[in-house]
Parts: sequence; structure tokens; C-alpha cells
Amino acid sequence: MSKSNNVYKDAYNRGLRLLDETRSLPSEPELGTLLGVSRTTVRSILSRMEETGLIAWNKRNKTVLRSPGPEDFFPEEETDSLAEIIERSFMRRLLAEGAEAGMQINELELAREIGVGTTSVREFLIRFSRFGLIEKRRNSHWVLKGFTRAFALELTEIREMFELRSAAAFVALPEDSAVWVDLDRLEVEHSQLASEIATRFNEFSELDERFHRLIHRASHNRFIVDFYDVIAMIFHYHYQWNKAQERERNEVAVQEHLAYIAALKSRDPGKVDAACRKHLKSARQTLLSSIPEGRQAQLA
Amino acid sequence: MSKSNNVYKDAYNRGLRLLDETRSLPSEPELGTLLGVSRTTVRSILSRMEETGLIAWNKRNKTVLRSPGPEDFFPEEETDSLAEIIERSFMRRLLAEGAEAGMQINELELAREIGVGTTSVREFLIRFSRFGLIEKRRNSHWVLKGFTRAFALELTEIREMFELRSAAAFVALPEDSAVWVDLDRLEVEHSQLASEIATRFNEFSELDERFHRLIHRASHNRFIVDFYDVIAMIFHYHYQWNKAQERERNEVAVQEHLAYIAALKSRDPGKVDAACRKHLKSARQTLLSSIPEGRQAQLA
DNA sequence: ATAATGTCTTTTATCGTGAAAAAACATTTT
DNA sequence: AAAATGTTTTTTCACGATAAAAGACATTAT
Repeated sequence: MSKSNNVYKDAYNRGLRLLDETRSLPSEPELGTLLGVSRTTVRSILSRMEETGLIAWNKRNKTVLRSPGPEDFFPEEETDSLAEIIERSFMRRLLAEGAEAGMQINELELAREIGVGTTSVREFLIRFSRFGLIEKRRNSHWVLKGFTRAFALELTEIREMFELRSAAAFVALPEDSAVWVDLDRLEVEHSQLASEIATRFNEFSELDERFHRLIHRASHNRFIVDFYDVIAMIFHYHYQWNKAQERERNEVAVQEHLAYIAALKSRDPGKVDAACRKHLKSARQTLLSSIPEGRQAQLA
Repeated sequence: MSKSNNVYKDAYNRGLRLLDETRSLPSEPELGTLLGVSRTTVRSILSRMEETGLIAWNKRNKTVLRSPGPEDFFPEEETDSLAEIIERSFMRRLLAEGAEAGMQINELELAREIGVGTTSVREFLIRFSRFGLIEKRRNSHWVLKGFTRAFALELTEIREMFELRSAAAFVALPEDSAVWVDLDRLEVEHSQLASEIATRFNEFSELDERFHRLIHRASHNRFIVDFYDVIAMIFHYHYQWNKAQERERNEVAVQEHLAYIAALKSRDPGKVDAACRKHLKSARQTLLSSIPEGRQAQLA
């Protein structure tokens, strides 16, 4: 089967949305930048749009003929990369009952179960290993370390260390740095979300990530910035799994963020430290409370 | 070619060294644990030892017939794993002239140059990416970020944060913890090395790693422990490349370690903090001084 | 009954291969 | 001449296949 054309399909779907906005499409290189793909893929997309009568394409002329309907889109599941598919399957397994720490992970079995080649699974596991949840035995299998209380504590310890430092670096940034504009924008978004929290609470997760990444970036340290990937990944799946009190949790978090943002804008290191600590403390509580005592040694 | 039998060859070579020590070899499972390989490999080793007249093998009886000579050993280069071969080739390229930051890395070219399959190179790059020296462009090539001054500063910033915290955790360990015995042993080794520094200065590197790993382990945090892999890797190649004042540098470092060890043994947090800071400061200086100003944006 | 050896099965490591996608080069259009 | 389109080449991604190595099961020895 070699390689799926999900890059093409995903870009095609995103390309369809452009058709509603304009009468005619821009140049091929421009479309490439817009969709984040090469010209080769852009041309495949245009070919199909022409075939299905969405556009008339003649050299530089790409006139929109009709608006795309739902049937023009490729099915969602065909637009995922193999890596995403494997990650989802793997995490589902991890979060399912019975995934105990110490358990061994079988590449071949995983590959067969997901229906992909072993190479992709191997590469996924190598990439995934930096999250600290699995470990490789030299020329042998992988071992599951488990999403335990210990893991959560180790993760949050680093997170707190890094974020406090980043926040301190943030307030030291010059007045004319672009981050202050970004921060203002995030503040507005937070306020809006706060006022409509009852209905939009599930949008917090995405805002949360953008906010913390902005702060971490102020550290100007690639190891700190990269570490946020670990946090983001854990929180992503954690929230998917644990929906208890989601609304209340997010409501509290939004307010903490607003206080944190205000502290940053005050540029008072003391206030920032306090606001940051307060938020990190409740974030840790949230994470820890989701790991039942009785399953400490188990992968929840 | 599928898979090289370097595991067998390496274990065989290590197995040969056992022949000098005993009249007869232990059981197969015991040999397996000793050499860190499976029984399957142990049996292959025993078969060859029998063939080459090194031992007489009959079921549980494995009598040593003669001592192995140099010709019995497999050549060193055949005992390296593919990953080691690729890493060495890759690092040689990095440290060679002309490896500038921003340069793109070509999997296929690397694979051809080293004479291995692309899969192995890909896996290596994924594993290597956590060191923060390369970065992947989404469905495209890897980009070299370069061993720059910025890299060294970011690395040492984290190192210092982690080691100070680990050292603080170290002194808080109970009196009966096994680490104190390990520390005593390391102190003796340091003293011995200090007294013979003129001739043995090149043995410091290995001692250095063991010492810092012991301290980092006290953090009981997998992210801190794992981060030492990045430091160890950088220092390993850094020292291979920069031999200037090696003797003097190591002489100073050994003394700093001894002071650091004394501080740890005093269990006085203030003293530990001071000794740790002092050592880390000079370690940072050493690393920075090896990155010439004029090549800041370049990979040395 | 425990622990070894002997045998068979499964898994891991690595390669070559082919399609998807990117990138490079050549040609045309503005 | 700058930027687009058209065409060709190269690289990445993913697979199945195969030998090495690990692991499981069966048998034999203490």
C-alpha cells in the first residue's frame, strides 16, 4: 500500500473552503503556502476540482464555478496521517481498563491491531518515548511505565519549574515586544470566553494551550518550549478521558488565567510569581484528582 | 542484508574474557544474564566456542580447553550496533567543517553515505531529535539547528536548574540510603584519579558522567534523569572534538567534584548549593569557550 | 520439583521497493 | 526579468519480506 495520500485529501478539503470566499483562486505557489503543501499537491487538488466541476482551470485562470457541497469533501478519517491514527489507537489502549504499568508492548501486535506496518509503529513508539510513559529494553520489547500518580507528579514538577522561569522572563521582555500584543489578544479571548462560559467551556482547552505556549516561548529555551509538547499531549488525552466537572474546572481556570494575565501586564515579578503559582497549583490538583488512588500502579 | 549479528559478536567477545577466569562455564541462563543476551544467543556463542576448540561442550558440561588469543575475537567494528554506526557518522559530519545551521538533512543521502537503509537513518533522526540539534519540517526534510552558542546556553540553563534541584534532593535523602555508599565509592575514585591526574586525566569523562548521574537520580524525576542523556551526549562528542587543555580542565573539575562531594556529605544545603554552582559555572565556561565566537551561527 | 537443556515460535531489526509528495529544472506568460 | 505554469527528478513515507535475537514450550537431568 506504500503511502496514503492523506496530505492531498486534507489539503483538498481545506482548499474547498477557499472556494466560498473568492471568485477565482490565486497562483499555484500561493495556494501552496496557504495550504502548507507543495505545488505538486496543489496541482493534484486543482485537477480534481476541475474534474468535479468546481472550477474551470486554464493556466493562470482558476474560476470558481460552484460552491462545494458536503459530498465534495473527502471523509474526515481519510485525512488523518498514519502517525495520528497510531497515536489515537495507542492512547485508547492506554486509557482503557487493564493497561497496567510494567506491561510489555508488542510492536507486531500493535501494528496488526491497527492495520499498519511495523515500521510506522516503531517510529511512533520512538517518538512517543520522550513523553516518559514507555521505555525500551535493549533489543527487545517496550515496557509501559504507566500513567501513574508518580508520573503526574514528575511532570508537574518540571512544568512548574519551567513555567515560573518563563513567566519571570516574560515580564522582563521589552515594552515593544510582540508578545504584549499577543497577550492583549489572549486577554480579550479569555474575557469573551468567561462571559459565555456556560455554553463554550469546551473551547477552553485550546485557549489554555495557546496561552501557556506564549509564556513558555518567552524563556527562549528550546528545551522548555519543547517540554510543553509533553504537557499538551497529556492534557489533551486527559481531558478527553476525564470530563467530570469540566465546566467548573474550566471556569476556575479562565479566571486564574485572567488574574495571571493581569499580573503579567503589571510587570511586577512578585505578582506574576503569585498568580502563576496559584494557577499551577490548581492545575496540578486537577490532574492528580483524576488519577484514582486505588489505581496508582495502573495505567488509568 | 536484513540484520547484522553484532549482538552475537559483541557478546561472544565479552564471553571470551570469561574463559580466562574459570575452568568451566556456568549454565546457559546464567551466561545469558551475565552477557545480557537471550539463551538463543548464548547457544550460538557456545557452539562457536566449541567449533574453535575453546571449550568442550556436552550438555551441562562446558570445560575450558584453552585461553583465547587475539585471533579468536571478532573485530571491534563488527560489534557495533547500527544505531552506534549511524550516530558516529552523523556526529562526524556535524562536527566537520561546513555544517552550518539551517542546512537541510537528507535521509536518503545520509543512508547512502553510511551504507545503510533509510529506515535506520529515519529512526536515528527521530531518536536524535530530542537533543534539540535538529528539527523536522512537516512531511519534508530535517533541518540542522546547529551546535551554536545559543544551544550551549539553553542546554546549560536547564542543566543548572536540574542539577541544583537534584543536589538539594540528594542531601535530603535518609542516612541509610544506598546513595551514600555510592558517593563514598565515587569519592575514593576521585581521590585516586586526582593523585594520578598527570597520566590518567582522560579517565575523568567517564567518572564525571557517573557522578552527575548519581546526583540527578536523587531527583526521582524521570524527566530530569532522562535529560542527562542530552548533556552526556553533548559532552561526549564535545570532548572528543576539543582536546585543548584537557588535562588542566579535568584537573580543575576533579577538585571541584571533591569539594562538591564534601559538601554533599556535610548535608548542609547552603554548602551544597555553593559547591554545585561553582562547578556548574566552570563547566559552562568550558563548553562555551569551545564554541568560537566567529562561528556562532555555524555548526562547529 | 527445580533447573537445566533441546526445540519451536514469535518478535525485533533492517532492507529493498513503490507510491505520494516535495523539490528542482525548463518553459512560458505577463 | 519576475513570476507563473509545465515537466522531471529526488526524497519521504510506508509496506512486506527475511535473518537475528528473544521468548515460549517440551523434555531431560539433578
